[in-house]
Amino acid sequence: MSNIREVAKLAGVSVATVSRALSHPEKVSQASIDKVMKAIEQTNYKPNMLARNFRSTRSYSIVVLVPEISNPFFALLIRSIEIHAQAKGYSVLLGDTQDSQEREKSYIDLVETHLADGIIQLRPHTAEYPVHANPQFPYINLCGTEDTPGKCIRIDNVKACKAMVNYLLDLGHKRIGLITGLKGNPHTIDRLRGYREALEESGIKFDQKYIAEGEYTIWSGVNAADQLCELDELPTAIVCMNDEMAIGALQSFKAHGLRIPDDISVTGFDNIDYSSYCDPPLTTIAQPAEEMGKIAVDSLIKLIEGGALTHEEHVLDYEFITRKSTAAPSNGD
Amino acid sequence: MSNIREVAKLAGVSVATVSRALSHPEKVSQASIDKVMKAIEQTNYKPNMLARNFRSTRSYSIVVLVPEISNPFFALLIRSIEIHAQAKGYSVLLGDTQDSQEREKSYIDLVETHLADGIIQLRPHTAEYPVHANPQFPYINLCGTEDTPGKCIRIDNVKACKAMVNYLLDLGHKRIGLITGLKGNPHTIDRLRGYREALEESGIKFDQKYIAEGEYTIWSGVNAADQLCELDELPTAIVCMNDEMAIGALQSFKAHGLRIPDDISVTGFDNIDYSSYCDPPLTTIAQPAEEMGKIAVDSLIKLIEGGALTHEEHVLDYEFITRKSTAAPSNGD
DNA sequence: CTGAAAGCGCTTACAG
DNA sequence: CTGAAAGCGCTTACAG
Repeated sequence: MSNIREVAKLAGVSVATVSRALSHPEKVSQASIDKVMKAIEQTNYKPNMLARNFRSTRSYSIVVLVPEISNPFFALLIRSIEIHAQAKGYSVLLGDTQDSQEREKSYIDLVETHLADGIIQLRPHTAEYPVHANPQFPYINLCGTEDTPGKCIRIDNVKACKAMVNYLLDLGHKRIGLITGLKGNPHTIDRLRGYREALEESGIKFDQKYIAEGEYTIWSGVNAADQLCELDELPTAIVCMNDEMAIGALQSFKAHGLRIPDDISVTGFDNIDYSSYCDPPLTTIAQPAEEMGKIAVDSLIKLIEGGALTHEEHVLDYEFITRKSTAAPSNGD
Repeated sequence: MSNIREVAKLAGVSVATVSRALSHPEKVSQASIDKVMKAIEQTNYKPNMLARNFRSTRSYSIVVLVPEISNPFFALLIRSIEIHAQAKGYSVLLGDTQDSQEREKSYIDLVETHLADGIIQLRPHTAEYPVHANPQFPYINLCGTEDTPGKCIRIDNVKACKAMVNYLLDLGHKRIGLITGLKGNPHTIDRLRGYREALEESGIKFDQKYIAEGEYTIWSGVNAADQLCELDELPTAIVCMNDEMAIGALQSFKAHGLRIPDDISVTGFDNIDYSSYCDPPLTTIAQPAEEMGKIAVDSLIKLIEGGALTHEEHVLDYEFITRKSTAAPSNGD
């Protein structure tokens, strides 16, 4: 493998000129650039980026911390992050934490040992942010909540879930059930608040028996819906805190002989690909994943490069998507 | 930020001893190790891995090239790769190629510029393997075919698809349709071969009109199934080359008023999470994603570290999963 | 087991 | 615009 010295020798210039021709061509004469490029071609030179990064104490890579890469909504975010990071010359290190504090820690270490320049965390996180003890630490939170410390890019989950419940109330539903994610999860907290606020504002009493807890997976949606099916009087609509649980709920209700939306309306959250192909397709809330990923990358790079962020928090618009899983309650309700 | 020299000074040893205490403790006395560890704690020293990697000309990271991270089967593979890579001290750089030759090239560059030590490519690939011009290049192909050059880890797709068709033949089906992936894709080629061989061996003539082309996405499965629905005489069973297309096909057939499996049986491939929750759940083929990821990582690291692989090719067992989307054809067929 | 020293391949003030 | 030179923070033969 040839190095910068060989290129310099062949081109008849100094190594400094070769280095500058590659990294700061505006500081070099065209004649030198030509000589250098020719020599690079002849020697088939590839710069050793490990050396360059070491020298400039920058790894040009960022860590994406994700609790579970198989989650389709997270996959959308990751894709967006990867595209925009690459466009800006950064690589993406995948950090699938599997909800393990220890694994998370090992990825934070990557930044502290200079192997990564910063972190984007996808999961809304209530646990301590070891990361955040140091406000200088380049860290962006995607999908957090109002209370997430540090820079956070998200939609207004309270408002979105409230809009969903209001939509069902407007259709005429009175008994609206809720399948939540795990209690500690900030998405759960925000969306639950939206649910309660909507009911409250239309004078319907919050009833704990209409709430079932899941954990944002399909099978947990099945379980939660099974549980609701044991009520003496079923809700006429069920709001699910994500599409996966809604899909599980569809499955459960159908197994119990219920027709959707005739007997019971079901709603999701996230608008994953599959939500428009299940039976029936889901009424849901779409988060602007592509835009969220882009803003996260731009913000993180700004932090890394020492710039101050103009906005501490980005709250983006969501989109309300109506499909066939919802309808007015049938007569008698 | 403290560096190795400060630690050495505080510990009263040379920098060489500090370096060895961290990287090769077996070469250092316990007394020295203790002094070094104490000094590290006092100075809150974090080694600069960028320097270490540069010095040892190894990045300890590998690239995972994937055509589309949103594909749930690929997500399973990536998760497995990430877990096993991390366990061996390697980071995973995500390379979502979006089917762009140019993006792919830029990830191969990462290896040539020392920012990554090797590549695992998830996509079975027929295009030229620029990577593979050099047999020294640490490269592993996951999910390839018999013809994939280089080290390849996969199941026997011909055999698996043949088994699926034979299963339907055994149920009594005679007109078996096929929804394929894109023509060039090696999975498509292998699975098509399995389909043809099974028909041939039971004396059924291959009929092009029962074949519809998709591209491994849900919507393409909908389209392909819509197309098959225009036949004068429908097949009694449809084999789909992956679960997503099968899910799309379910949707289409139901929209056409067909009952599954009563009117038409549908089968998938891959056993993605959703395949057991759709309506009806899919009969499908499970690939051992966890094991495939592990072998890919182990093999790649062996290549990186200069070892020779004991097997050029790993062909793993698949699992045949029977669910409710298949049944014997109804009377009259 | 330990230390002094060379050097990995670049970048970047500095002086011209 | 260019070159000589110092140096980034480590690792690793080498000699003891």
